[in-house]
Amino acid sequence: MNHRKVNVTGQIGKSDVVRAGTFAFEKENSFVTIKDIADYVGVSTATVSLALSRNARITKETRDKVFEAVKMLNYRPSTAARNLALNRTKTISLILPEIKHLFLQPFFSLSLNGVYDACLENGYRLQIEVASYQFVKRKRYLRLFQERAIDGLLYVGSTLSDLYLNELNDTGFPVVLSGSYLKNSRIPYVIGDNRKGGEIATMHLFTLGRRKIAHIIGSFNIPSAVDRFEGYRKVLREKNLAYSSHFIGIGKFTAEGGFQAMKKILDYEPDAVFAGNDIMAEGAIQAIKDAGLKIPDDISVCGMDDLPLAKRITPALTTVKYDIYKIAYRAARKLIGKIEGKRNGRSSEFVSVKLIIRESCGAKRGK
Amino acid sequence: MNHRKVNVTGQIGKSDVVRAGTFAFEKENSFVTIKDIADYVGVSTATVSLALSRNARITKETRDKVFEAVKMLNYRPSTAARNLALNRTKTISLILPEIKHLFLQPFFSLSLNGVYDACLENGYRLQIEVASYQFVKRKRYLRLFQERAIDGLLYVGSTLSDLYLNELNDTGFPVVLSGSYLKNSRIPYVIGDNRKGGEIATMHLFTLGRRKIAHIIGSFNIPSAVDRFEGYRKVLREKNLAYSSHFIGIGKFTAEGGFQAMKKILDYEPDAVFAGNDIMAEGAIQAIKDAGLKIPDDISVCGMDDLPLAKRITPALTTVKYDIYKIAYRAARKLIGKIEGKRNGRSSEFVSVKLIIRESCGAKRGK
DNA sequence: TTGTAAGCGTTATCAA
DNA sequence: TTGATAACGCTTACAA
Repeated sequence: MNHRKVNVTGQIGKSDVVRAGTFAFEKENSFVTIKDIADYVGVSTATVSLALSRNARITKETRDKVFEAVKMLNYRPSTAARNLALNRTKTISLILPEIKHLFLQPFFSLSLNGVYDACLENGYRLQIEVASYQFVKRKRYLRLFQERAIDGLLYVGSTLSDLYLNELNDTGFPVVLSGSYLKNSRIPYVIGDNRKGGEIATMHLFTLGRRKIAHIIGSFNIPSAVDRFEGYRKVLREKNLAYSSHFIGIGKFTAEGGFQAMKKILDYEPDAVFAGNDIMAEGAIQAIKDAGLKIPDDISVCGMDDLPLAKRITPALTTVKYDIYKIAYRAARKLIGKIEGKRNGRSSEFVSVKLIIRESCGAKRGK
Repeated sequence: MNHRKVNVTGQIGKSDVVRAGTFAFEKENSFVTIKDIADYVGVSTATVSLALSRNARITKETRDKVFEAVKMLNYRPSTAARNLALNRTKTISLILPEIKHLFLQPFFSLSLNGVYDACLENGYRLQIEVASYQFVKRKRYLRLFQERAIDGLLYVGSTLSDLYLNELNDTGFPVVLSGSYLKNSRIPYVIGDNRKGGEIATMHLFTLGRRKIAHIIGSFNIPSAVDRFEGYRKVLREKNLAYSSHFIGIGKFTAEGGFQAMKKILDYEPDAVFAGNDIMAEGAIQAIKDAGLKIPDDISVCGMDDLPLAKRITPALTTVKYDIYKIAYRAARKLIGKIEGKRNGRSSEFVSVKLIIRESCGAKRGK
């Protein structure tokens, strides 16, 4: 054969003369293009393109020849050229809030896992962005869209103040929120049933005879946290338990925050605490132990999320399972569905929650 | 002005007739292109392009007019078109090993933070890939390169068996390893001084009078873990301490693994343990406490990495600071340097380590 | 200092 | 069933 030699890396030893210069020189490190395939097979680039997309009107014979050539020359289409021609990138951006040690927080790291898996399954690339001050103020989110660098945007853990997302959504650009939502907004989201979770947790403590139930909320600025809080309040109301601000602490979603919040609450002698997440529960447990109190004998502790740590700590934490991975996975799938123009059911979705009984509340297992 | 109306989103109400079809129709949702700017200003697209890149040979006057038009029409260049013309993407891929709950591991989450920051500072986009079985066996890493989807590749936490990276590196494609390295490979890397860390930790325990020093290694398949182990062995050798396989546990980089490894080691009554990282140290501490032993009175525990948890646990963990964030940040910078053809010093870099004395070894502070 | 036009590597239209 | 060729939106060599 008089065809060019091909090496393992997919580059071929071309000897094309490059642009009309004074000196002709060898084009080094150039990539195999659709033109090379066309020449090799002896057809036009149009035919190659059609054959590659398995268009029915190309004979099996030429299609086979094309695929053979692709293999021989180790051809791969240029992403940029394809993106330009098709006006899409098969890439989505995952936007994350700007938080110190962001990925040390299970919520975000599990979300990332879920989004990644959904992308992989659908042939999308995943690009990461952090919603820094710059990102918001300089309207970088709009630039991503205007520069056509991505096909859609997934926001994990947005706060109530992220209203700028509406502007983006209103342009028709695909946006989906994961694990959060915006008030008065038409941006679709996927989220767990936080309110229900708060109810289940609080109700569990009530059922065990607890009447002085405290709550540690992550932040009043995060919708999902507020919903958990509202579930808690609902049970208090229904069961005619007194609500006291002394029983409410703000734990900033961290163990340290949970620890500090619990310390203050302990002055008012609660007999139970529903921590807004497992991490704050871990901190609260530390504070209770430090105060010389026994769990669950003196105080019951219930968490939420069911992170790996819930099993590991002592006592093992009773908590409400909140499947962060699944939420993110579904959100990413929803986004991709939007991008590809599929009508996929309701615009927003809820993922259900479930009580996981362990040792920190004093309930008998299997009950 | 008789120019087109522009809305906030950067789209303009065009009324261009699109391609010669039977019916002319309005092009909806089309983006502002460089042609629009050229028409608006009354110059050629070449001039606009040059003006935008602040080429000196364009008069300030026209340049100003161009920038004015850009603002008016809310123009943003098409990423795809630019990538195609310039044959680069300003995107790098971060490759991560396939590990369950990957980002719950501080090593990876801190690395991600470092890489992201370096990208942001240099105007690069960050794309995430997981080195799954498919990724390796199907040679997806080669495809990323061949499809010209990225300009370079950063691998965090490669293992000794990731030899396929050599193949990629040998093509001349920019590859850098962060926090790891390959034996007999010319791939540049940035890493902390693990061997030194192992030495410092073990030496610290020796200085405190400990003579039966155990070690928990993450895995014998990870270069950095092996190096930490070798630092440990070096001190044993130098101080004529007996080396016993009973004093070596494999902790799989997890708290649970550290717990199990320590439990077995305890049978042989060590008076100190150097855990290969803080997470395993946390597990080891749990095992020691469960055995009814006091830290540091009965057993000294020294970790490595200095993660946030080191401060938090009881007793506060003496450890070797290993700046994962910085390593990843530097590695990303090195990669970008390679991409942009800069000769930036030595091909590999070491980040120094440092002993952080807290309470778990029994040393006096400030000593 | 600016304009013309080629080139980047695809896809897609329309004619053959 | 296939081929020419325009189009995607930018950069750049070269001419004016």
